[in-house]
Amino acid sequence: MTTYHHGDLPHALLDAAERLLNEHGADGVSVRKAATLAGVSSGAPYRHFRDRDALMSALAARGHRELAQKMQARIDAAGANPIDRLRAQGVAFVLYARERPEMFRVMHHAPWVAPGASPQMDQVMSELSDWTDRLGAEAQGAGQLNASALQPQVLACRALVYGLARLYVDGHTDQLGLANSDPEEVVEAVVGVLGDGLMPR
Amino acid sequence: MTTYHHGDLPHALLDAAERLLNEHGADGVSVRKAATLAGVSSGAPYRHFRDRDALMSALAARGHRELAQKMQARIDAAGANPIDRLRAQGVAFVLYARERPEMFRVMHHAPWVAPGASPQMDQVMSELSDWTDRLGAEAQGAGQLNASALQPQVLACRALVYGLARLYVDGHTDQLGLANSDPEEVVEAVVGVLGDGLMPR
DNA sequence: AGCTCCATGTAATCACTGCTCACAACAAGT
DNA sequence: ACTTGTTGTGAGCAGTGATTACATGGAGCT
Repeated sequence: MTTYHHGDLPHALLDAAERLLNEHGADGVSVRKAATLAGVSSGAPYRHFRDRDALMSALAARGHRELAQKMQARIDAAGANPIDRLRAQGVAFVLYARERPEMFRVMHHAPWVAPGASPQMDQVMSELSDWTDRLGAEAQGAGQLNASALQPQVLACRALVYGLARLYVDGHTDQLGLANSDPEEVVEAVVGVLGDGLMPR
Repeated sequence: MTTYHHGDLPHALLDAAERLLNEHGADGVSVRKAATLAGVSSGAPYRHFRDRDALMSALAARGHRELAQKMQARIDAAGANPIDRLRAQGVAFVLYARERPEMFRVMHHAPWVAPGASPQMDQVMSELSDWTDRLGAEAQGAGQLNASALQPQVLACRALVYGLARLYVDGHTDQLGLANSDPEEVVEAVVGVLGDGLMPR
């Protein structure tokens, strides 16, 4: 009694694609398999997604929403101190990379994140842009950061957190000896290094 | 007058693959195209590479050798100060990522770097392991780093440099406003933040 | 109601890919 | 000269992204 028309095929396709992603990696996500999983013929997805890249891009948009929610939750639980809140965001970011490495990769693969890759991605990116602006203003307004030459410091924060996340995602954990350590502690320690500096004072 | 047997097909295939990589990205590297470029039939590559992953892995091994050479050159030019030498290594790393983003991606894609992915990769990784050990001992022996709790500091260095490189490779340069800035200066500034710490002293 | 319109799904099809296999060509050792 | 083992060939299989002509049926108009 399944209707000829599906009802919400885009949503179903994204569900299928996400499942394939988690089970077989990004290369394991094919338009055909997603269509089959959604119970639909091989050509149907192209009514809703221009090509495979657009599907992957919409999937990445989903991931970015999920990540933003998790970061927001952890920020809210971190109290009022802006530094604590920033650190909480970093921890949430790295933890997400560890929990969902395949999704993380998709979320940062240029062709799927670039403006215009998919309407979903464009919308999410505009949402997130507002969100980060708000967070940035909050941290800067608190005046706990060295105001002079803020640029390199912001960049260093981003690079450190992003780099740690990618070290996990790209499988550099073994050679760094952090395979079995608690990621939360690792992030805290590493961010602490950023705060205090590398050299003895 | 071309002989039936090629002479050094593995080398020719890697040349072709590298060219395809730089021109069309990792997804544009196909065994067939590489074979065609090398002037050989579609099945020939499989005499030398178990599958496409093995070819990509050998390509990644090439990249790692090239990167190590560039880093060594820049380290040598940096003088005797261990901190300067470490910073030079970081700069070279990020510069390489900017110059050859596609190769950089291949070089850090887990399935192509994992032990056993290809004999070439295994050999390069053992070479590099010795190399980094030597560098590490040199820096530590100089005693310019805070010896207590060295682990998080080493990790922070790696994460910062790797993260900065990937920010470039993954196309995050626009939203960070470092599209037009000189990467060398950026790296120096960011690494400086790591040295001095985030908070005013 | 009956009708048309058109977004949505179908099935066939094309070009391309990774990979395998039976076979051919050659180089080297006996 | 004969054999042996490595290397390259060409056909072919299954799976992929993508397009096309066609089928379906829901929404809205008269």
